[in-house]
Amino acid sequence: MASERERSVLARVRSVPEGYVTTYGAVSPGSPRFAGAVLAHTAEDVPWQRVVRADGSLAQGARQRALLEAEGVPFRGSRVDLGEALIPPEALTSRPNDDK
DNA sequence: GTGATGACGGAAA
DNA sequence: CTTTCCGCCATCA
Repeated sequence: MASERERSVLARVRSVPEGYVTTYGAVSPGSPRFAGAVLAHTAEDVPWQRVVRADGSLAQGARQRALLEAEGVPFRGSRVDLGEALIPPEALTSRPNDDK
């Protein structure tokens, strides 16, 4: 029984198409740490590997990197090229705060 | 009820 | 460019 906030995070992560990534701040506005906490205990139908940090660095290191490269995510050194792979919150099914 | 922790973010040095 | 520190909000002990 996921909380409303938890569902919101998972919903956005699933809305990220293959070959693209999103940031923790984008899936959990105001509480980026919560996003990680959710993914940490939720690894079923959620492509957690497509969720990276705001600067493009990976949270799970080599493991996550392998999955992203396999999906065709462009890398810039040891970080993801957000300029090409980052999805704007507007492209997600639900936006962090579309009220404003 | 209080206190500590975290798959983070952003600013400062 | 890298490293360090503080702050954020939700969850856990």
